[in-house]
Amino acid sequence: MAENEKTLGGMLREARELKKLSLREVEVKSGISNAYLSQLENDKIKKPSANTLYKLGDLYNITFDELMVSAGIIEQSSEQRNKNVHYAFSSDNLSQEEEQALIDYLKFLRYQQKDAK
Amino acid sequence: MAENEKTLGGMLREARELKKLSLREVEVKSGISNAYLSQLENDKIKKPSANTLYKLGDLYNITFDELMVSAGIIEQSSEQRNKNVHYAFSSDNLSQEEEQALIDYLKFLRYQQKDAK
DNA sequence: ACAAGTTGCTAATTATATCAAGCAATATTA
DNA sequence: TAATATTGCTTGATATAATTAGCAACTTGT
Repeated sequence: MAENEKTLGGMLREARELKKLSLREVEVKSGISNAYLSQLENDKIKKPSANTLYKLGDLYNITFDELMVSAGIIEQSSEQRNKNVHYAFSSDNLSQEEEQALIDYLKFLRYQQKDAK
Repeated sequence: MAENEKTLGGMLREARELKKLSLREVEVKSGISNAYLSQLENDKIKKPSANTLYKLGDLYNITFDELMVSAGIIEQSSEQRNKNVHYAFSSDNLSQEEEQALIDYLKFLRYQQKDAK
């Protein structure tokens, strides 16, 4: 239950694309070679170092724990789940306008949901 | 700054001795070879895997962050780091569907932004 | 159409984490 | 004292993380 379908590679690729960065841009920002990044995103690496995982989590604003979970290193505990904030949204990920737009959109979503019920 | 006097090896050895365990006992409990444990405690390993670090932290009841810090992987605890980042949305806050909808909407926003440029 | 750049990727190589075997020193017990 | 475990450790072998160099498919600009 609560099977985390997302692989490590899948998460990393999704996060990178969300930021609209190429592998070579991430290489510059993280110091990790684009070749290796490609392997990571295609799930060809089984046990990345804590270093690597940390750098990418930092860059993509994914919590380290979340990466550890999808890398199969730890299992999601409810304790951690409470602490976890979702990787997709963080303050340096979003411009003011985007943040406001998303908040508005969230309100809209919930407004709809309420009606549907 | 914030020189952490303690090395990774130092911490691991101290923790093990506190529990009065031999390297071979830790080997059995953790699945990490005593040879490698010895190298770890003597600071001969530069970048242990997230796996290894996690297992030992678990066994010794050392927080993972603490080990990461003494391994030189992070400077401050990631707990601290997470506080520095203001997250607009937490996972407690969002259902899976909402999350996905917001991600899609964010992609849409950025697609527009790109054209405007 | 062509040149120049960008993209993600792979094969080959290097670096290093990790393990298996065994050694010397100390502890234990007969 | 001798025999036997138990200790931490080193060396050599293996697995795999991570890099360098380069290739083919696309874009972009001229």
